Amino acid sequence: MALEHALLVALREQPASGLELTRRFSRSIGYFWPATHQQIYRVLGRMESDGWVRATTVEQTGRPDKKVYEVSAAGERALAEWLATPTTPHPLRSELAVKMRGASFGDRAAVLEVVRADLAEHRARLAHYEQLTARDYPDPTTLSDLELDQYLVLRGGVLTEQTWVTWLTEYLEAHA
Amino acid sequence: MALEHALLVALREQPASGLELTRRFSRSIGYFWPATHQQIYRVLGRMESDGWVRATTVEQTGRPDKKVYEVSAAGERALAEWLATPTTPHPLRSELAVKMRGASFGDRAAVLEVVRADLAEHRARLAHYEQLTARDYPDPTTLSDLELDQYLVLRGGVLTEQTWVTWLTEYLEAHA
DNA sequence: CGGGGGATTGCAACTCGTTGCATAGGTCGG
DNA sequence: CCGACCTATGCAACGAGTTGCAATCCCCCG
Repeated sequence: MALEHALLVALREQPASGLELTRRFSRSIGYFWPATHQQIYRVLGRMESDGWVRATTVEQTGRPDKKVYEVSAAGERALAEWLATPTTPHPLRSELAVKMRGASFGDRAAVLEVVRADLAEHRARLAHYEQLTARDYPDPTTLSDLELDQYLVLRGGVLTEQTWVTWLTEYLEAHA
Repeated sequence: MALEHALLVALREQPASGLELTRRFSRSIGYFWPATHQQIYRVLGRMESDGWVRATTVEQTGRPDKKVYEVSAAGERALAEWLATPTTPHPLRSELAVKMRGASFGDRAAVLEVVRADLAEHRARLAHYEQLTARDYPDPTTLSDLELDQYLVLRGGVLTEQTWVTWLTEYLEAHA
C-alpha cells in the first residue's frame, strides 16, 4: 500500500497533473515502483478526497485543461509518518527464476533462449541507467541532499541490473 | 499469472499435498515467487478442475487425511509450453527505494534507521542462502541438470542479497 | 473424558494492479 | 470543415494477492 506515498514523494519534488506525473514517474520513481496512468488517476482521486493533496484546474493554450495536484499539510504529515515506519522487505518475485529452475521439465534450449532475451533486456536497462547517471549526476560528490538521494536510488538500479547480467550470464555459461 | 506454473514445477520435482507444498515452496521456489497457503490451495483447486493435476486422498495414521497432488499429462504440456514463452521482466518494486528517495521530506534519521533494519534483514537472508548453498551444494561441479538448475537459482538469491547489502551500505555511508 | 492445540483444508471479503475502453477538447493536414 | 491524431481524464471489469477466520480431524495432557 505505498503508491500513495510514492506519489507524495513525486509531488513534493514537483507538483504536477495526472498525466505529467505519470510521465515523470515512469522515468524516475517508477523504476522502483511501476504504475500505470489509470492507477495513478485513481489514487490521486482517493488522495484528494482524503485531503492529502489539493487540486487546481489550470487552463492551457492549445490543450485541454489540466488538474495540477500539490501536497497538502495533511499529506506532508502522512508522508513523514510513513517514511519513519519500518518496511517489511518484499522478497523478489521473478518469473524467470521459476523457468530456470523448471528447465528440466520442458525444452531446455527454449528456456535458454528465453534467458538470453531477458539478459539482453537487462543489459539495455543497465546501459540506460548508466547513461542517466552520466547525464544527470556527472559529479556525485557535489550534490544536495535531495539530489544525493535520487542519485543513490538510481545507483541501486545500476547495481540491480548488473546483478541480473551476472546471474543470467552464469546460468548460460553453466549450461553451455 | 505464473503461480500455477511455479506449482507445476514444484509438483514435478515431488508430488505433495497442499500443506507439504506450502512448506516446501516457502523454502525453495517461494524465495523467488512467494505465496501463502490460501493462495496455493485455491490455485491447486483451479488446476485440478482444469485437469492439470490429479489428486489422491491419502490416509495417515494419527493425522487427518491429506490430498496428494501430482501433475497430469495435460499439466506437463502446459508447463512445457509456458517454459518456452518469453518473459516480460518485471521491474523491481521496492518500498525502501521510495523511502530512500523521499528521505528529505521527513525525518532523515528515522529513514536511516529503517534502512539499517532492512540491511540487517538482507544480511540475515544472505547468510541463510549461503548456508543452504554450503549444505546442499558443496560441490557445484558434480550436479545433475535438475540440481544444477536449483543451485543456479539459489545462486541468484545470493547475488541479489549481496547487491542489497552493497547498495544499502553505500546509502548509509553516503549519509554518514 | 474433556479441552487445548497442531495438522489440513478451505471460505469470504478486501485491496491492488491490469486491461480495455470511453469521453472530451484541441490541433493540423487535406 | 472533416477526419486523424494528440492531450487529458476517467470508468468498469477482471484477476491476482492478502488477511482474517472457519471447520475438521486427530493427538495428547490433565
